[in-house]
Amino acid sequence: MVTKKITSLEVAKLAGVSQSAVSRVFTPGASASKKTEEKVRKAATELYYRPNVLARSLITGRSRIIGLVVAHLDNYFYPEALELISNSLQKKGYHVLVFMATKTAGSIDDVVDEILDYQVDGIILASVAISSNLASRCNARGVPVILFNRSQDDDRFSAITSDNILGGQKVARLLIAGGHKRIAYIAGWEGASTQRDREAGFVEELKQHGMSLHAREVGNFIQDEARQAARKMFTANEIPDAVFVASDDMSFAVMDVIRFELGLKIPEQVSVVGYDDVPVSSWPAYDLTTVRQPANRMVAETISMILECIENKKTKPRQIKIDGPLIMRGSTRMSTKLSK
Amino acid sequence: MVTKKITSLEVAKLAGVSQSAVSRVFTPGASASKKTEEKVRKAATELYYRPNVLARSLITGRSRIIGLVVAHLDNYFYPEALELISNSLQKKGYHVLVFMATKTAGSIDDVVDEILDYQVDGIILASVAISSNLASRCNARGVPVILFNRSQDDDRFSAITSDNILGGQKVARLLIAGGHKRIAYIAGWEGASTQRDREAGFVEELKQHGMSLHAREVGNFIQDEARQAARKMFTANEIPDAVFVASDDMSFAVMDVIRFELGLKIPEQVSVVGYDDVPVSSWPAYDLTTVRQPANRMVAETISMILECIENKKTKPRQIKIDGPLIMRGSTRMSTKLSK
DNA sequence: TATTATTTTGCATACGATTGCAAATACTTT
DNA sequence: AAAGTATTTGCAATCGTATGCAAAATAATA
Repeated sequence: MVTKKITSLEVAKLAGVSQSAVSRVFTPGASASKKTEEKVRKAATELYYRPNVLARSLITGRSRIIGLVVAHLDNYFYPEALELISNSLQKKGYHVLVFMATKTAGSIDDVVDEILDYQVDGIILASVAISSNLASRCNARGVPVILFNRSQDDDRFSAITSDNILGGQKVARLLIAGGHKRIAYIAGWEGASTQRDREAGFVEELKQHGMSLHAREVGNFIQDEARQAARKMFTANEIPDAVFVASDDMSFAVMDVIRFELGLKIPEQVSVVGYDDVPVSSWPAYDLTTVRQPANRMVAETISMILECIENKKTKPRQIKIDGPLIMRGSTRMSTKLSK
Repeated sequence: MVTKKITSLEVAKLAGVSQSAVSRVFTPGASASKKTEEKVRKAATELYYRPNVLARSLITGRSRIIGLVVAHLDNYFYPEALELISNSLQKKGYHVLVFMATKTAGSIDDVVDEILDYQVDGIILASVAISSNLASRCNARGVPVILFNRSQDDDRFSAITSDNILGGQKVARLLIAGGHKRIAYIAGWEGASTQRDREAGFVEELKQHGMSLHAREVGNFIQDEARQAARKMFTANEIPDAVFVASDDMSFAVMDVIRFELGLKIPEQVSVVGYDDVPVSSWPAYDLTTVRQPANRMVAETISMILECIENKKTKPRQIKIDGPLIMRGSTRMSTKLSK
C-alpha cells in the first residue's frame, strides 16, 4: 500500500544523471545546464519527487521553520495576528510551528526548549515572556527571538508593540475632552508590558490635566474577571462616568455588565473605551471606541525583523513601537452635558 | 557569539561513552544501564544537550509533526479548535505546523504539497477540501488525512463533523414549535458539506411538517455577504418571521442588520438561530439561539483518529458525526402570538 | 566455580539531502 | 584547429541521530 519513498537518487537514475545533479536542480543558486535541468525536472514530476525538507535542513542548518508561541487565542487580536504571520512567512518560504502557552502545559521555558528541538530558524513570542536563562540559550544558538505585542527589559531580543503609552494618553485626552469627571480604569494582567504602558500613559495624561483615577480594578485580560471588576466598580457609591478598559475583549464583558446587568446607558451615563480594535468592536451592538493596534503593520515589522536577524546573524535587536489611531465610535460621548 | 552546536557526540565524549549510548538514553524503549544513563544525563544537562528532532526524523521516518490547514480563522470556531488541537497534540509529543488556506495563496493542493515536504506524520484539514489526485499521493505515502468540520465523498480519509443534518432538523423543529410561519434560511458556502447538511436537515424537517422555505439567500460564510443577504431578505414584501443562519458568525451580521439598520425587534418580530455556539453567541448583546458544535469532543475524536492512523497504518478511515445540543437563548420566541 | 542466559555496549551503516573539489565538457578567442 | 577560459558534472564527505549486529559485561543457574 505504502509506496517506497522517492529520493533524489531515484530521480537521478531515471534521468540518467548523478544524485548531485538532481540536488543542484532543486537548490536555488546552484549551477546546472539547461539539458540536465530538463531531464531532471521531467523525471521528478514523473515520480512526484519533492526534496525532503528535513534532510536538507540537517545539512544546511536552516529549517525554514519559525516557532510561534501564542497565548490568549480567545482574544481575537491573536488569531488575526497568527493568520497574518503565517501568511507572510509562507510567502517567504517559511512555515510556522505553533505552540500554545497555556497555564496547564508547563512553563514557557519548556515550550521554548521543545521549539529549539526542531531547529527553528527563529522564534516569535506573542504576548508571552521568556526567562533570562533561556534567552541566553537561544542567543547562544543564534536563534533570534522576537517579542510580539509584549516588550521586556532585555535588549537581547527585539520587541514589536503598538505605542501603548501614547495610546493610553490619547484615551485620556478623549475622555477629558468629552467632559468626563469620574474616570476609571480596568487593568489587564499587571505582568504585561502592554498593560503597564497603557495605564502609565493614561494616568500620566490625566495627571497633566490635574486629574487622577476615580476608580481602578484589575481584569487580568480575562473576561470573567473583567465582569467582576465592572460589577464592583459600577455598584459603588459614586460610579464612574467613563471607564478605560485595557483590552476590547474585556470591554465587551464590561459593557454587557453595564448595560444588561445594571441597566445603565452607554454612552449617556457611562463612556467606555477599549484597546485593540478587534472586529467585534465595530459591530453596531458594541460600537466601541478604541485604540487600534495595527496588526498588519505590527506583523510586517515582526516578519522583516526576524528575517533580517536570520539572514544576518549580527543584526542588533530593536524595540519598535507602532502608532495606532484612536477609533471614535459610539461608546463615548463627546458632549459636556452631565450624566445622571 | 554563536556557540558550536552540541551533538550527541560531544555528550558521549564528556560522559566517556559511545555516541550510540547517548542515543539510547534519549530513545524511549532502548536499553541502557543505570550507570551509563546517569553519566549521560549528567553530561547532557551540563552541555544543555537535546536531541535534534530533524536528524532523528530523518532516520526514524517519523517527524512528530502534524500539518494543519485552516481557513476562516475569522470565524471564532476555528481559533478555538486550533487551540484545542495544538494542545492535545502537544501532550502527545506532536506539534503542529500551520498552513493558511487563503484564496490568495494558491490552491490547497500546493499547500498540501508543501506540508508533505516536511515529512509530516499526518494532516488535518479544517474546513478545507482536497483534490482526489493529491489524496492518492498522501495515501501512497502513508500520510493519513483527516477532515475536520468538513466531509467529502471519498472514503480514503476520515472526517469528523458535528451531526449537521440532525442539527438542521432541531432548528426546524424549534422554529415550528415557536409558531413561526415564514421561515427563511441564509446559506453558507454551498461547496461545504456542513452547509449542505444543515440546509438539508432543516428543509427536510420543514417538509415533514408541510412547510417550505419562505425565503433563501446565500451568505457564503462571509459576514459582508450575510449582511447583503439579510438586507435583501428583510426589505422584501413579506419578511420572514424567523431565519436560520448557517453559522453564528454570519448570524451576528444578520442580527445587526435586522436590529440596527431596519429597526426590527428580535425575537418579537424576527427569530434568529445560528450554528456553532461560539463564545460571542452567549454574550447578552446577541444572546443567540444556536446549535453547539462540541469543539472539544470533535477535536478529541480527531486526535485519537489521527494518532490511531499513525500507529497503525492499516486503520480504516471513518466518518464520525458528533451530536451537539440546541442551545436555547433569547433570539427566538417560543410563544405562538403572531408577530407584527 | 563453571556454564549459560541476559543485558549492555560499541562499531559501522543508513537516513536524504548539500557542497567543496577536481575532472570533464562546453564555449571563446586568436 | 589549438589553447585558454568558463561551466557542468560526478565523487565523496558531511549533517546528527537511530539501530542491527556481534562482542563484552553482567546476572542467573547449576
